Amino acid sequence: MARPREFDYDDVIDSAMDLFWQKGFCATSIQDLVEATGVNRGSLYSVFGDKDGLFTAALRRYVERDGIGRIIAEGEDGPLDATLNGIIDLVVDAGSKPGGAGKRGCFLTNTVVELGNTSAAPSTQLGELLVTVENMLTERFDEARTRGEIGGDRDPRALARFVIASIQGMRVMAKVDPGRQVLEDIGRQIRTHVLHGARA
Amino acid sequence: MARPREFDYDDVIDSAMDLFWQKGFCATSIQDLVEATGVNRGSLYSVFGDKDGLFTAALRRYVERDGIGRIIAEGEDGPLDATLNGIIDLVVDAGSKPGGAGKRGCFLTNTVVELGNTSAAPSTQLGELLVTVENMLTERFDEARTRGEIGGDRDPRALARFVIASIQGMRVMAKVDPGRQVLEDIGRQIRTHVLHGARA
DNA sequence: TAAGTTTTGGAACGAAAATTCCAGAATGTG
DNA sequence: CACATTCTGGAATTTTCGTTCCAAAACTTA
Repeated sequence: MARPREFDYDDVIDSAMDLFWQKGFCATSIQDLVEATGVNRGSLYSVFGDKDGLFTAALRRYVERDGIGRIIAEGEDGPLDATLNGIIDLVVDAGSKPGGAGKRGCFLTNTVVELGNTSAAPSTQLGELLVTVENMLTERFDEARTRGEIGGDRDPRALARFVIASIQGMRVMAKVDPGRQVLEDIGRQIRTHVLHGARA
Repeated sequence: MARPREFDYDDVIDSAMDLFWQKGFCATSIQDLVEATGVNRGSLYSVFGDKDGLFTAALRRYVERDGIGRIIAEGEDGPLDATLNGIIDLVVDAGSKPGGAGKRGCFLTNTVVELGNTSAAPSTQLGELLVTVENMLTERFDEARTRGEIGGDRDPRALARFVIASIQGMRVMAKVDPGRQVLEDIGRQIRTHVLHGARA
């Protein structure tokens, strides 16, 4: 009944997500988005309303598809050290790549740091997501404790909170390209504390 | 021999630091800085060169005065656990305050996330600043090791890197306002690993 | 007081920002 | 084929950005 769109809605969001993820909200201009998506200004505005609308769409896409919870869920029903190594190695590898793909960090973390205390933040969303991840990790640690993989006197929830924070810290550090050795040092300390640490 | 300045150099940097800390580099305009510092455009430019210069000065001021580096420096020749507690308590307290003061996070962390993977001028010194803190902490851990406060088989530099990353993670977490208990859990794990952890 | 030097305030500039607008192109339906 | 409707491309608009420039002001020294 009318002229059809010449672009794919999901492709546009994916491209926008990549850009916002890499550059942040403020540093990404509409012109950048026009060039990256190949879609004209007018079309972008008619579909997404404004820059905020496109950004929130991209952020939502990230939460659904590329969130950190995925990584943890993949290691279910395996030994704890394998899961832990998987998580840490992933962050180390991503942060060690010189190209810059790993230096994007976590899109959600980046967003909260950039917009958390300025605009109407999606920080409530982030809080919920982090709690979800925390619960998943807590469950894994609890199981590992009953299986004797970690000491019976450890605190699963505190350990989960610790790992989440430390991983976030690693992803922040990775942004300044500190070299693989630095990330490996950090990862080794995290791993050691979780698997062979003292009661806390 | 000439007209004297009507503003105090240090006051200007302090005001600029507060603004940049709260809003970030990109979201802070020269106009904002003019209004916050009470100093005219021309004077700002003649003294600091450009926006990057003022930002760099503010960041350096933060690292010297308000970052964990100050606590590390102050704790010199004291017991390690006191220094460690000082660092952790600072982050827990700041992150637990319900107002906006705690949600500023760490100026250095914010800057790393915002500018870490860009080619912006201030990003070049981020690595150096982090390495400076790392070196200070490494030295403290090394002394603590010779004094028997931590095991002789611990790796001072790896521990320093670990603490820095974990603290960064805590400060990111604090932006989501997760509650004091979460931050205390994380801090306790960090302290336990450093003081009573296994070799790594 | 006069000369010399630096700061000050604010206008002015060019670039880039976000957003709006519209004439023409492209499609489905009658 | 023509009408209605939607999309497209890009020019146009309006702010706002970072930065520059300069005449007037203010102070020190001689």
